[in-house]
Amino acid sequence: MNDLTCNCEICELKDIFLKHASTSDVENICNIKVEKEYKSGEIIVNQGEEINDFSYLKKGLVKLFRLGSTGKEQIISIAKPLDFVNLLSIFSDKYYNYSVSAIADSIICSIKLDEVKRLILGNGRFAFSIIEKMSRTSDKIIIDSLEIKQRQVFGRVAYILLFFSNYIFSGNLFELPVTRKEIAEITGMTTENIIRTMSTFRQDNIIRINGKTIEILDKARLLKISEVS
Amino acid sequence: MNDLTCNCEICELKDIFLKHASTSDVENICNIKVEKEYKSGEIIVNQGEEINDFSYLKKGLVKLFRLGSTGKEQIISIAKPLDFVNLLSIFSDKYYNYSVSAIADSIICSIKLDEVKRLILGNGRFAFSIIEKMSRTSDKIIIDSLEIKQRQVFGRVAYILLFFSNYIFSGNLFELPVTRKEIAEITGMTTENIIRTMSTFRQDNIIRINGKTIEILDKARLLKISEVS
DNA sequence: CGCGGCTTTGATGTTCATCAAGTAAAGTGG
DNA sequence: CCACTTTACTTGATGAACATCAAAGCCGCG
Repeated sequence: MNDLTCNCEICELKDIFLKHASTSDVENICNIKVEKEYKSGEIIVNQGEEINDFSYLKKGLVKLFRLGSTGKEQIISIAKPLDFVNLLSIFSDKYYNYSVSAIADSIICSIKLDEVKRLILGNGRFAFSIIEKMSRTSDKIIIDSLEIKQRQVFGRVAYILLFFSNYIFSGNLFELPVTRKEIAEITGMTTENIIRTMSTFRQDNIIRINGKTIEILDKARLLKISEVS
Repeated sequence: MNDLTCNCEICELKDIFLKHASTSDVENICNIKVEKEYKSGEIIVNQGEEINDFSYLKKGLVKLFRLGSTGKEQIISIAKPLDFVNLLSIFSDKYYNYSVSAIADSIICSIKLDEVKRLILGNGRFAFSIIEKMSRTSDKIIIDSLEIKQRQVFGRVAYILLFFSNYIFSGNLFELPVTRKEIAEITGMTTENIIRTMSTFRQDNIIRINGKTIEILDKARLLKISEVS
């Protein structure tokens, strides 16, 4: 993990995060923000740690995951650039009830939570843009979770492959940023069943598999499977 | 569904919802708010409808549920008094992607969303209290959903019974406000398996069942079951 | 170059959904 | 208010879906 320096004026996060901040606020934030680089695999946040920062993902991919009360590890969501990295709890809890780790080399921009709170209190337009963003983030997590829950193994794997293809990579050929075990932790299945299901898709010429490289050959059929099973 | 009149000054919602509103704002809101009474079973919001209101549950119980893309009906959450009834989507979506219905006689206080937005824009402290509340709500939904997902049937039923006992009713003797079928829709199981599991709990003297009346006899054991299976 | 984690396939057993069939309860209309 | 209809509840039998166990090849990393 390395610290970086950057200029907020030319940062693409500014358009989202600071759209409604005043010029002086932007300048102030630029001075106090901390930008860090994480290698794939590095832990960014540990479940149980105190929440002090508000963090955006500038580059890379991260996974949010947690150790449930029965001892199983579950992946809550995969975040891509311009998503905010800590979930909602930052404004209601004192400690993280999930962990975050990089699943690709990533850059994260953090601002002290107190500063963000100060901004919210003093600037309604800024507050509203945070609400909108939070709203979209948690909505997506809830809906995705429900959609996965109502499917069986074939439908679940199809749904996840479409998620990576459509939401994360916007393309039919991509490198899976997660292991088969991690897909199992997203979908609530076993690793073996993920592999078996993907093998079936390959045999049916729906996808091509080469290690972590996946190519979706028949998206229509994958969509159909995701809808009926 | 009946319209009611009430005085915001003495309303318990005021402490949460209007804690940081100015006196003139409170007066203004009191004039434009609409309070409605719903009988158990009545639909409050229909999936697909346009989102126009911000609503709090003043009295009763409601369920949030949705028709997933595979055609299965799923219950997202059960809300109790002082919870807010619409989810976060109200600030990011134009249409509801879930329905809400009363599962007990309920009173709901609604304010035009535009008015709430106006308040947020003009009052950072109010905005922050909304963020806190939203944060808690969606966090609870996400965590509950994950906790249920990682359990097997026995653990799921135990978890739900504890949810009603601890979170909704704060007591060991209560009337289930939902059918067995609805418990199935919360937990992602079949109705038959809910009944079978509850029957087993009864045979093991963990709970007493009389129709919809449930008494938890051995909470320690129920908790244990919820943690290990 | 060898160790540990990831991937893969097969065989087996458990868990759970489905189907069926009957009872009880709750609403509905005359 | 009672016959009627519908919905909720319950139990058992069966089969399908899925997890678990086992074993082996692969790959990356120290």
